[in-house]
Formats: sequence, C-alpha cells, structure tokens
Amino acid sequence: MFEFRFADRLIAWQRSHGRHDLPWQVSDPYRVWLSEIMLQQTQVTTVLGYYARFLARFPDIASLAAAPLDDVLALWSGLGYYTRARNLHKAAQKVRDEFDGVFPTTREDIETLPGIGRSTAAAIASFAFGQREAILDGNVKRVLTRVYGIDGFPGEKKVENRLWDLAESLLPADAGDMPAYTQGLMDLGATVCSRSKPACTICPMVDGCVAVRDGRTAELPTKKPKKATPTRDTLMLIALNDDRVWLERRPPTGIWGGLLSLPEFADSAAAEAWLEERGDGELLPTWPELEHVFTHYRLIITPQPARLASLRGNTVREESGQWWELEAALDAGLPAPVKRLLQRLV
DNA sequence: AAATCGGGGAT
DNA sequence: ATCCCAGATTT
Repeated sequence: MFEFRFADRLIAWQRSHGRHDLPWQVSDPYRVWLSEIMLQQTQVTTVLGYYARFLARFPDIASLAAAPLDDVLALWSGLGYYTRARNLHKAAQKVRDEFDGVFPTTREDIETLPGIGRSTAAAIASFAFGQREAILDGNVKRVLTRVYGIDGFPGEKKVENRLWDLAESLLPADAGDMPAYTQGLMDLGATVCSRSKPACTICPMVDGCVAVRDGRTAELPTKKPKKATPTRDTLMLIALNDDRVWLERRPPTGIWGGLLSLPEFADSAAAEAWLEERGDGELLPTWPELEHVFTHYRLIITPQPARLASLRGNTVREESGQWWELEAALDAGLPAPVKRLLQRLV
C-alpha cells in the first residue's frame, strides 16, 4: 500500500485553507464543549450568535451549573434539540459535583458526561488537551468512506467499527498536530467533501481518493438500507346480494380517507360472523391474493366473496355502510385495488 | 417527502 | 452489546 500520508495532507490543507477564526478554537474545554454541542445538527453561522450570548451569560462551568435550567433553556431558545441544553446543564453540575469543578481530561472521563458520546468526547480531548483521540461524526464518515472506498452503511456496527479503526490509524504521530488535524477533518467534510456535489477538484485527497478514482462519490457513503416495507394482511369481504355489493365509508383520515371500500376482517371466520348477523349467506372460495404497494407498506388483500340471499330487514342500510348497485359503486370513489376487484364482477 | 445525525433509552 | 428513536433541519 502506497504511502498516502493522510494526516500530513490534511494538516497542511487545514493550515492554508481551513478556518482559524472561530471563537471556539481555544483550549478552554468548556468553550470547546459548548461549541461541539451547539454544532451538533446546527450550522456554524447559526451557532456563532448563540455561542456568544451563552458565554456572556455563563462564562464558565460553575456559573452554568449554578443557573436555573430555565435560564439555560432561554438562551437555547431557537436552537432546537433542547435535550442538548438539558444535558449541558446536567453535565455542568456533574463536573461540579463529581470532578471537583475541573473538566475531566481523558476521553473516557469526558464520555461519562450526559450528552457527550465517544466522538464529541474525542473532539474535546483533541482540541482542548491535544490528545490523540479520533473523532467520527457524519462529516468524517463521509470523508473516510469516500477516500478509502469503504462500502456498507456506516450506521451498521461492523462498518462503524471499521471506520473507528481506520480513523484511529490515521491520527498524526505528533499530538501537537491534533487540533489542526481534527479541525481539518471537520472542515474538509463540511466544505469540500459535502454530501452532494463534493468539490473534488479542490480536495487535497483527490489523487488518492478511491471514490473519485472509481466514480463513486455519489454512492458513498452507502445509504441507509430501506427497511423492508412492512406487510399488512387483510381480508376484504365482497358481500353480494343479487347484483349489489356492500360498501363502507372509510374514516376521513388515514389510508383511503373518506373513500368507499369493502369491509375488512382479520380472517374468514370474522367475515362469516358478519354475514350471519345480516341474513342467510355463505362464503364462497377466496380469490387469489392481491398486492397493493404503498410508500410505507405493502398490503396483501385476500378477496373473500360471499352471497347473502335473504337480508334481515333492519340491515339493508346501516351507519357503517350500505348496499350498492355494482355499476354505481364503480363510478363512486373507490381505492384502486377495490375497484379492480369489483370490476371482475361485471 | 426523504435522508440525515450523535446520543440516549430500551431491549 | 445492539437496535431504534426523538427532534429538527437539509436536500
């Protein structure tokens, strides 16, 4: 394997093209921590204002820990994801109560604070304490899967573990380079190796990037596999009385809201019970299953035809539905698969 | 409308 | 240890 010197390239790129003017590019772990939390799911430009206001009101961990939660939430108002603020407050109190007010210095200890996982803990350890700890957020996953051509959904344990291993193997030898290296990873992922339309022509990794070489930047990282659309089974009763069919109005919301449709049952026994309540009828052999695909699930319909010879007088029409002449039914608003079923009868 | 995202909570 | 979600934005 040829020597790609990923870290060296990244650090050099960061020094010449990265950002050096962000207010949280300091070694105070509290400031780094605050920025990392605010930057989760929120863009830099939005964070800048909130960050300044938050720090003005809570300049250190002690003041944050001592504040009422409502004051913290007020300063978070508009940022969204408010559990971040609750965790921040709780973590400040934990630092006060369990770490003697001193922010912990190892990734392991940092990770015990609420709202801080492995990647965020590593970012703080790297920026504030210059420790050789690898981060692996969404940006980094994108950069690594592309540059190293790693297939598989990064949310999958196996793939994620591999990415963590890779991220650790790429760390610069000199811990003094960690802030520039970590910032470089974040900046590269955010500004060059973007999700769509990455700026490969200006990327410092372009000549060694597997995704570029193979024309696969659009395919990597591998998308989250669509979980097999759930399947629902239903039995639709096609109750016939001469040339009339029983239809029911569906509730106004939900699937096929407000449309006329056939009554549905869990099984033939339930359908038979329905029949017996209404007259002298018999189930006929079911028709072959019918599949109907929605965006979010597949519906397997078992058509259950039945004949009702004599009706009980009070059930010709009821709250739930009524008998329809087939021709009229087909002209009414019917769900597509129901219409297909009824068309077989004419 | 769908995909995305670190961490937390549930299992 | 692993699966899945909450909550909000971006594409």
